[in-house]
Amino acid sequence: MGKEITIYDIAGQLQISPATVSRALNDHPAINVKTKALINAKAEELGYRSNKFASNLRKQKTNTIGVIVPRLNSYIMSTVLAGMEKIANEEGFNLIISQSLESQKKEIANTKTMFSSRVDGLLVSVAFDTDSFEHFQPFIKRKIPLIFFDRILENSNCPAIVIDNIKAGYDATSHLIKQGRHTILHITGNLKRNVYADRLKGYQQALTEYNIPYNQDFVWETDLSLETGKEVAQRIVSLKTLPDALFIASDLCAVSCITTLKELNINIPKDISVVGFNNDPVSQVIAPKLTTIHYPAKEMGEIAIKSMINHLKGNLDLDAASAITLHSELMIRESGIS
Amino acid sequence: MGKEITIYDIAGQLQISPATVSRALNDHPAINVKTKALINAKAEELGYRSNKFASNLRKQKTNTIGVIVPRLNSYIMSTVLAGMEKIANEEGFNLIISQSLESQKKEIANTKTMFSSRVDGLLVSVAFDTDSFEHFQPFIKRKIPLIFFDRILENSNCPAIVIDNIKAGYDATSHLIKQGRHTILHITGNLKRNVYADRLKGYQQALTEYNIPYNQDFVWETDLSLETGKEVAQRIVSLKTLPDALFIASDLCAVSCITTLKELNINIPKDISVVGFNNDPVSQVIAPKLTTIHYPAKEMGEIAIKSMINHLKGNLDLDAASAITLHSELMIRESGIS
DNA sequence: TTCAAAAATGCAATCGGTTGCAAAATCGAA
DNA sequence: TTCGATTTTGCAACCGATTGCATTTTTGAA
Repeated sequence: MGKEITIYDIAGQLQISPATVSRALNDHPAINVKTKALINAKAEELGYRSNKFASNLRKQKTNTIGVIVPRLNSYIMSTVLAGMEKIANEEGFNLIISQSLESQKKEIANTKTMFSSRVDGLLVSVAFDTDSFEHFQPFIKRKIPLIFFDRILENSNCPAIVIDNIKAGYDATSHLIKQGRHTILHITGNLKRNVYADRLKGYQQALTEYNIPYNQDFVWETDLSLETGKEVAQRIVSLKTLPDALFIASDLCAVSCITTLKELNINIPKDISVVGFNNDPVSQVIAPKLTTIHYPAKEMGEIAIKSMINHLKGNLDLDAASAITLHSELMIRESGIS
Repeated sequence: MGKEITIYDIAGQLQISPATVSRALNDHPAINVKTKALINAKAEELGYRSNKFASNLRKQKTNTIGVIVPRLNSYIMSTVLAGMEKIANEEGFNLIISQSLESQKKEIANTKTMFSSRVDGLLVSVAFDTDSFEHFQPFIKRKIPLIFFDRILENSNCPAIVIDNIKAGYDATSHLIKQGRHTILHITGNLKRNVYADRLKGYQQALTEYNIPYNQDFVWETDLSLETGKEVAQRIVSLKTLPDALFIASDLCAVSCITTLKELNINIPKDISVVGFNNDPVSQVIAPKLTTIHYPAKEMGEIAIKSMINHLKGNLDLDAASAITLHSELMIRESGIS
């Protein structure tokens, strides 16, 4: 009943040296093809499985990539992770995934764990409140590749994979303006984070371009949760004058807001047009269907992990690919049309 | 610049043996308190981090738990995983997550990877088409704990964490019946899988209880996707006589179906009542709000991983907890009320 | 047949902790 | 002060694969 087979067992039975067995199993060119066949057959027969710890210990590599995300269970993040896992799996890498739950403190703890787990590389999308780069320094010092995606740390001088948030914000806003809307409320997340700051920039750019004055009171910084969507709706109807459009930086929040507004007898999009963000499946099943920005989440995951793996394999210098910006796209549906 | 510190470095500087250092760092009782303090201080000073491979190699443990799920990016699964990650993280375990993408073939490959990665334990929710236990045998043989959750392999004789799918199916169906509905269409997934087979059983039980004849044509086996929701709606309106209720085993599919039905001028819930499954956030933002079964996904993740960890720590015998059934709950909202 | 070049294989050290057992140091009672 | 009991510490052998270098075997041209 199952004591492990090692290369020594194979070597012993075949009367050859463990070194040859090791090389054969790794398809080393200096080993005779017949010998390789023999060894592989015997390994198969004995049910050999390589001991990764011995191998890692010797090679000082883990074949494991760490991923830290704010949360696992959002449509965007789980889709990004799905993309990452698919490629990593195909390329023979393992993924260790952990979530910061939007807390810098937990992010720091996770970073330490990743570090002492000796991941070969680390992919990070930072928490809402992360404002320090300190906890990533050990990776820099040991030259362990570090790539940010989606929510990045801009002053970090690390490679980053992002979408064109400014353009996305611009597209969303100018679409609303073209529909004849002028008082556009922008509901967004923590403006410390690039994703929200940039969307705001795009929003401002569009206003400027169409000579609409920017009003700071029209930008609401929230946590973009479902509950927030409800509260926003209630707060909107209590305003002296209703806005005629909303640009909300998350579909789920937007949808929750729309639902509540409808309950409060506001007609969407007639009274208030809405544009969301992410192209969450929910955007297609709500009435009216939500105009939104398509977020290429799967592609982002794939590209991020590919960059990492290419770098680890020495195929690609990370600095050369220092900032990859993916294209997002406005999906025009009913909610944004007057 | 960064060559690794080992216990030998610490031992050298302190003029003591590496064995003592190792024991001190692991808080071994035989080591003098003062010595421990000395060693810990020095370790801190030098920026020592333990080499897990050396440790794993010697201890034959990895502190890593493998998880295989059909897909990462569904509401239920990402929530289950979020629960697992949280606990694992707190307990100092790493999670290696991979997805089978509903293919037994990929599931087998992932199982092999997990096996050769030498995970300490494996948590699995099987793919749509998995019909063999073969690929899990290596785990059984080596006595590596294996726990199934949600989608389980019933003849496997392995511990399993599930919800009471039969009761859930019963609750959903009898609720519809109590609303005066009699021709209840059941849209479900692959009936090979316990989750769908059991919900069907519950559906049948409810019919029987209320003396409604069971009609096999009223059970549609699908992939429960968004597209399927649309198709189902179209197929329904083309029926000679409309059903007066739907019990759909996934909220996302249900919501997509409702949306399409509404476009086809069917009134929900007046013409057709609908009950979904999962209590996906989307169920609260659609109009009408979806009556559904709350799925305790986070709890399931937490309990599954806790069982595993307890077992690994020797606190709990797995067989003793051989089948944990979590309670699900009918969430009555608008769509199921006539 | 001979011998240098090329191909294939083996030796032995190494990666960094862990742990059974032996040895040393300390303690305490007589 | 002495000596057995108790605490602490050290020795050295692992865990299993990898790899630089040396050695052996094979190949093929002279």
